[in-house]
Amino acid sequence: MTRVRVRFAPSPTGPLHIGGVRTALYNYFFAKKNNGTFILRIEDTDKARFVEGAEEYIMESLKWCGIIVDEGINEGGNYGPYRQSDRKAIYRQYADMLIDKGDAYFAFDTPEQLETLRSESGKAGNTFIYNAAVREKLNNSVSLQETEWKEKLDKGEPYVIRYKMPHNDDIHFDDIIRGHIVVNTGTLDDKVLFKSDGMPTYHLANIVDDHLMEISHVIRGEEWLPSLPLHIMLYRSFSWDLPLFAHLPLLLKPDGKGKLSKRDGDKMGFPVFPLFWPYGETAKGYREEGYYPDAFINMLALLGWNPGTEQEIFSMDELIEAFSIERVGKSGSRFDPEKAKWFNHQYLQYRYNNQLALEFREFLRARGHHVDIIRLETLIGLVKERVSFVKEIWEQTDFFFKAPETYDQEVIKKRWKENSAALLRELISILEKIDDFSAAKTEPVIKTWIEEKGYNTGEIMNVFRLVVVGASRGPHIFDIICWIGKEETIKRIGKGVSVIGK
RNA sequence: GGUCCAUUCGUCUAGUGGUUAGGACGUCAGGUUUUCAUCCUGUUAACAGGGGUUCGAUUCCCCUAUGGACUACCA
Repeated sequence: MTRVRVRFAPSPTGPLHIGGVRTALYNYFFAKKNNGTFILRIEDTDKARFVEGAEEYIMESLKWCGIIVDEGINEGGNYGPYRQSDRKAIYRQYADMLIDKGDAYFAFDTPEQLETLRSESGKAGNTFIYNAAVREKLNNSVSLQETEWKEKLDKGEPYVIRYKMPHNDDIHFDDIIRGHIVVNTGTLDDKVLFKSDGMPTYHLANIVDDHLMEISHVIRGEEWLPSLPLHIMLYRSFSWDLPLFAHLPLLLKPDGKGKLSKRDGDKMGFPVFPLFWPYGETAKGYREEGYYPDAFINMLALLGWNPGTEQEIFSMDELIEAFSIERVGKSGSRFDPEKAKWFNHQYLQYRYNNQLALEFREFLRARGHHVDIIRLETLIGLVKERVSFVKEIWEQTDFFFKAPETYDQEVIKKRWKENSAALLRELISILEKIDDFSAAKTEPVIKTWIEEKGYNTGEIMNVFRLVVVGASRGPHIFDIICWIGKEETIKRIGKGVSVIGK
């Protein structure tokens, strides 16, 4: 087998969609699995759609995901430059080669003329196709006399270079995921290869670069499948060896129809991009929402691919080891934000408490709380399993940091009895006598007291929790009072009695 | 409209010419937790439809339906 060289070739037209991240991921898995090279090539041949910051966003996204680029703009390599706008000088000669060979031609039709043609065909119920059937009637170097079109060229009249698609050829080709496909060239059009602004289109630049960069496998999104016949024709015209192709199915909306879009995320409250996008119309990112990169890529990797086993949690190395492109599914995968959360929950459970304490301390700092790291570690241990994100720890522990200001009315109605205030006052006097406030100490003392007095456990424990927490939630009550301490506990009981007891 | 592609529980999917069609997320129920959540156990639920081929099709073929992509001097 030849050397495996794959590329991820995004366009810097905005933030990188998670579908794009998945394409990058599969390319990366494939490269690493086969001791190959992963190349990042920026396809910025369309000046009009270029967006400032997008290129950096792409690189930062890959980095966050743990995808290591072997060759690229920052990494260098022997096949550069890796940005197509920096390769501008390369493409023209290949377009000329095609013209010399008779496989491409100059076309002088203006965009306005083509637009008119298209709308006229549309009105007649047809679709205008620039191909062998109409080529000779249009304004190009096929229909015009040589002296005529050369004169236009000399005068500097704007032109594009189009591929001369044969009018009736069956093109057979294979896709690793789709299998064998046959397309007749009669249904294809004379695609523009070289634009009037001096830049190549995707089709030309892509084929030339893949060849020059010795790409062995083209792994890209399904949206490229329809243009694969053209690409095959191009390889043939150049007499170049074909790489192998694999077209990945798309990511679909969680509900309804169609492919996943930013709107779905906005509507349903989940991110569609790996990182926060700060320019123009801003977009949420998985990183900022609190997802761990390894959970994120694990989730993404299993959307449209699976190893055939029942294992679901994979490290990057395990994914690389298990990956095979043949096991990528044929149909689009609907994105499920719930499952994404589940993955993060799993990864958070695997994390060490001291690590989580560090992460949570950053969160608290931003809110003005400064807590000892050891105490935080204890706190994490109490609530870890109930959360999926570090930021959720706060929702589970706010009452550790501040006494309740309100008390859940439902709980009061259900649990607060005539004698509750008296019982809690008695509880205060018991607690005051305990110096060691560990749960191991307070719990038996209080339980013994309840037992000896013949009280109802539920009646006491529920209101105890109510005055300490303010609601019917949270970890073991004795763990809570241990953490907040004797003084604070007694204070809260006293306050609760006076507020609720009226 | 045309071209190409796809179709197993609500979702991600495994799987085979003869299986009780398996797992995960979700849902629901029970248990644990004297709270809530977690957790555990169980439940739920699928081969798009119609024709073939075959002793037998979810599996192979055809048609239909549905969905998707593409149909630019965008990628």
